[in-house]
Amino acid sequence: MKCGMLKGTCERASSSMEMETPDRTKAASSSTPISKFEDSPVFNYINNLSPIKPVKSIHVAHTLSSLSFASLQSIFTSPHVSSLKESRLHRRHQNLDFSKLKSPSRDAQRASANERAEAELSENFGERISIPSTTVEQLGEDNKLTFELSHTLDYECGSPDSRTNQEMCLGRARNFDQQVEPDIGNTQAGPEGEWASLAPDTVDLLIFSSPNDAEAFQGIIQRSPGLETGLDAAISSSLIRNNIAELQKMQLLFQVASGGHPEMGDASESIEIKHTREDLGSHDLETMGPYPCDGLNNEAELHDPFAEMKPLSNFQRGLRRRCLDFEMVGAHHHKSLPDRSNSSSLSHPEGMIASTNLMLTSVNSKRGGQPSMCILPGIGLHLNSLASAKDCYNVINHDSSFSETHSNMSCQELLQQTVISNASDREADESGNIFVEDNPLAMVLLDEPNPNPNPNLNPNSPRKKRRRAEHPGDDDGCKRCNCKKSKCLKLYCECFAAGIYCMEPCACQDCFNKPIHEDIVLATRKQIESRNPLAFAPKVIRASDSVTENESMKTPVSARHKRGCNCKKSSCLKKYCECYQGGVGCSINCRCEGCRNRFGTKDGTVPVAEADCEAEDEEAEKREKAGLDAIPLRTEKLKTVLPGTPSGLSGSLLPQTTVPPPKSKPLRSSFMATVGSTYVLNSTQKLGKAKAEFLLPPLPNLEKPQQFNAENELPEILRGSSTPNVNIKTASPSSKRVSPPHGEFGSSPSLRSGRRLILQSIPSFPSLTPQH
DNA sequence: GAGTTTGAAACT
DNA sequence: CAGTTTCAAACTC
Repeated sequence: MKCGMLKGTCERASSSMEMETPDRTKAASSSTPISKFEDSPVFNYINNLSPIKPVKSIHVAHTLSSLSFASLQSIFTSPHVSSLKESRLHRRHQNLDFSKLKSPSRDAQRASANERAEAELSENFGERISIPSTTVEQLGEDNKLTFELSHTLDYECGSPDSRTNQEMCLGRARNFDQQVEPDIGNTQAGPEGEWASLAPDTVDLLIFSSPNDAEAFQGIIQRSPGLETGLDAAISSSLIRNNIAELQKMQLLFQVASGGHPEMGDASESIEIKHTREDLGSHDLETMGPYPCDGLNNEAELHDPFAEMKPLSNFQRGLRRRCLDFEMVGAHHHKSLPDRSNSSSLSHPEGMIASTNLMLTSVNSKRGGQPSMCILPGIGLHLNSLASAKDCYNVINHDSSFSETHSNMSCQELLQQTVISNASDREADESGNIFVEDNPLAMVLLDEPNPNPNPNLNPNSPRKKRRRAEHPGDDDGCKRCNCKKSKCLKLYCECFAAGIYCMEPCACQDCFNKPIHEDIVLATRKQIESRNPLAFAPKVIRASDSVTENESMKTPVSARHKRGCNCKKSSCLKKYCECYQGGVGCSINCRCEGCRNRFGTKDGTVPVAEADCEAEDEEAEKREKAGLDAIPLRTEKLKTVLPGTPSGLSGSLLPQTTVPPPKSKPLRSSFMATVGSTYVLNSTQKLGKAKAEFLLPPLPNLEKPQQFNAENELPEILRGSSTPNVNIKTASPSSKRVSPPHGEFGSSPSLRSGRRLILQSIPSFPSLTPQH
């Protein structure tokens, strides 16, 4: 088999093949003497024997030279990037870097061939060869390629031809030429047709080349029939669920692949696919291509197969694009799949990962509690983003029955909200890129099989994006930075502080917070973290983000500003106040003056006049009368929610009950006690150091991720308030604090569950710092 | 949209 | 650690 040939040989073969392909196409299309000659059995035999094909056209020779100088990657780059370039699918591959790598060879081909179909065909053809060779020889080195291959496979999955070809190729990958011949005809028909016909070969090759891939892919391929016929979202969704294992495999592969290429992925793919699915109607078929199989192929590719892959690739790619993959950076060092796959065993110093995994675990309960690796990178989101994300929530709801999905949907909602908030502005920036992908959390969301088959629910659709963007008030959480002097490399920059790259919507100047400056960003971030390990920690801990806006206004108590504000003039009544901005009440950590935070003053009182919720205010007043601060009230609510299922994390950490819980409730044993104590202490405690003590989230450089104790898991408010006891202090900001067991929490099972929920719901801040 | 206010972040 | 400066968001007009 040609795959077995030496790398150099393979390259040459690829080049020659590429060169040859156009000619072959021509030959096939025109009955010239040459073509006749080629068609002769002898010629075919020779072709099969020799990896080096005779160069038939001079202009092709140029291509060869150019190709010969091109890097392996450029040569081996996924064919679909180019082939689909003019198709609807082209948007999937937004990876600029990748395309750049390819561009030289591609351009050369075009320059020489001057015929798009030919060039594409040659690329595709070349890739067939290159794929196996790459896999065989560089297996493990260029995982990226593997991932690309997986995509390629996706394309093929839906094609009826793919199966046929697959069968052909399974036994004999050698017959490129034989398969090429038919392809030539298709090529003339159109790029898509050409691609569709070509794809099968690649699939086969992939299967052979990579055992792992083969496994994962085969399942997908086997499903192709269903895809072909089904083509509806329901099927795709079911497929997704059914192929979780395969997806996981893919994920692993991708993880490895993605490790070294921050920019490699285009997050847009999954989204694009989803869009297609939404739009998938008869009209799509019309545009698919001249060949019926093309249409099917495209659909299948776009929908099911990719949908399956989507969660993985999407998430990963999304991370790359939007999120500062600081974890990834660290992860790059260890490419072993097990490390990444096993969240619990992650050697990553950053506790956030662990916490995130937990959260995701709950979210992805359907996956058997197996935390998805994808989750890890998704952490680069500022908690505030989540909090603010709720602003966008309503929009989402309007769009669809999105909210219809289960109780644990709330978590998804949260994620989506976040995604929306972060991405709403940038939808158009890069052709076809969907903002959702940009958001790590969004990725997480995507990663979770969406039970809701309704494509309309897909928040990723362009339509939805548009809608969201149209909602002016909704993008409170979606705002981008406007930095002018900080280069978006300081915490002044909201984007940078949130661990995300600046995007088009940003009005920043001289921005360095972009993927292209990843190194700088990482270095800067690391520097800042070294100075303050919690610099990138969420500023506000919210017990629940899934509440509606109205509710969110009420919330606060359950959440607290971690470090506390320092307001002097705003009375914590304006967004200048971080606490207020975060929708949380001030805490003892605040050094504010004249605090009138409507969400709760640092004294633990809620200004009645300013409180939005009258009922709440009344309750607060009652509580105050009873000797309890207003905060406990909210805490009670929170508590009521806590016992909920893990899925409830989603939503419902926020007090949704309008009825005040019985005051007799031993809340104190749990949150209440904590909170109350906090406020009580508050008067006397203005701690400077207290900050660190109450910092909630798992610290970035968590040394003992597994040591989650109640406090670690609890929102700062709870923890901080749990007891004035300073024992809560963390050993170091970066490490989780080891706090003495709180009998209150420990004694209550319900509380435990609540703790868990809280922990899960609390995104740990993204630690960009690579492993220390 | 420009200018002011504000408080966090950064610096000394 | 405290004071000062820088910065960008929030706010006002």
